[in-house]
Amino acid sequence: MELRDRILEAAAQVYSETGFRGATTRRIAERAHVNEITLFRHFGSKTRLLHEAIQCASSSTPCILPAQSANPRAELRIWALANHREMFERRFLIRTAMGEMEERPDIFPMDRSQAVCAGLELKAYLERLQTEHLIAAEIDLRAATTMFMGTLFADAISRDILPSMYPDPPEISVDQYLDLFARALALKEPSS
Amino acid sequence: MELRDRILEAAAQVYSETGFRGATTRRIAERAHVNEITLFRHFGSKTRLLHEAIQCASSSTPCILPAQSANPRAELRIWALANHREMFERRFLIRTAMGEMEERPDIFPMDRSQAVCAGLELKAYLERLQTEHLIAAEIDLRAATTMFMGTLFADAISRDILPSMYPDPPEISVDQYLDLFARALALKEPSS
DNA sequence: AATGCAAGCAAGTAGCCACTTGCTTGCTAA
DNA sequence: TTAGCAAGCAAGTGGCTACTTGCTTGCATT
Repeated sequence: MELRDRILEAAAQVYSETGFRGATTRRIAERAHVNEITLFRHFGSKTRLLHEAIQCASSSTPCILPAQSANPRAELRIWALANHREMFERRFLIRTAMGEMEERPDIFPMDRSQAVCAGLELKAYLERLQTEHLIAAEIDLRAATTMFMGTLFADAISRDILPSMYPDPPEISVDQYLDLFARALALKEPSS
Repeated sequence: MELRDRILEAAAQVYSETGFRGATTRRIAERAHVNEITLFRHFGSKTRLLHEAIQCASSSTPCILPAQSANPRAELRIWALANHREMFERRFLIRTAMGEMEERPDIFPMDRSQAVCAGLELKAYLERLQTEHLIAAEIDLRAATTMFMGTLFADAISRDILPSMYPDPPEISVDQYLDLFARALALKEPSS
């Protein structure tokens, strides 16, 4: 089904740009090069179409941190870059959905969002490192996780809006964040 | 002029809740307990009204870090809490305005926003500490500033949406962030 | 060749939108 | 007492909205 996917993609795009109210069926149909009526025949209503489109557009295959950590710093770097990239690519959708969270809390499943799942995974990974004494025992890993995820999240959704605050490309910024993060955690490399 | 301020406040509220398109003149008038026509007589058009309302609602008196730092940790704590509080109280406006940044970039002056100004001030403060050798010389203060502001910002605009990620009250969370931040900077207290 | 289905087109419905006009009410200052 | 002004009220305008109906076109299968 090529047409159905084209509609869903167009709907997600238009929603990301203009929000629920701005995403008129006419605009979506134009973007998908499809007759407006086709939308209703396929999805019944604008609400159902947008729900499905957003669900599709926000689903992703998470980047997984390894269970056995050989090189924490390098592993964290790959993971952080992948997660930053995911969020950055979806920044329009994330910003719009967050702005409409009060009015339409159900349209974007925030509880199982990229950021939350990634945060849980990072925390589990850091806890493993802590039991291996590669991270100082007195560190509060929940706060550390929240801090690092918050840094990545803020970067991903703000860097195109505030270029003066984010002059470096993501690869360099993420490296800098990791430098500071490793210092905060007193992160050691495994001695194996 | 009590009436004018009442209209501006109502407009900012309705905008924060429903965005530009959702902030209809009828809803604003109802919220302000004012006839719809009064809006047009005072502000000419919906666009001009919302512009002025958002400008008013986003203006604030910044909390200033001292030029002479006696107790950096305590000073940073007060400053971070004040800034977090400012952003948290405006979270609805910030989220809505960010979501509409693509469509209406001029409605919210992001360049001179709370977060950006605060970031510049924090950086200047940290640079002073670095020249006094209270912060390790090899630290990249721009990255550190971006990281800390990103943490505060993400906390302020996400904590009501993701309660599972932010179980502690702001006072405790900010303390934890500062613990980690001080470790990352290798922050020393002045010896005097 | 006949059938059925997916999609397009034209037209229309009821409702909300920003904004306007004409007129009335009530307060305040000369 | 009068003049002027700020605000309310009633009604309406043209435009956009989601969504519907009736009909036609074109392609694929039988």
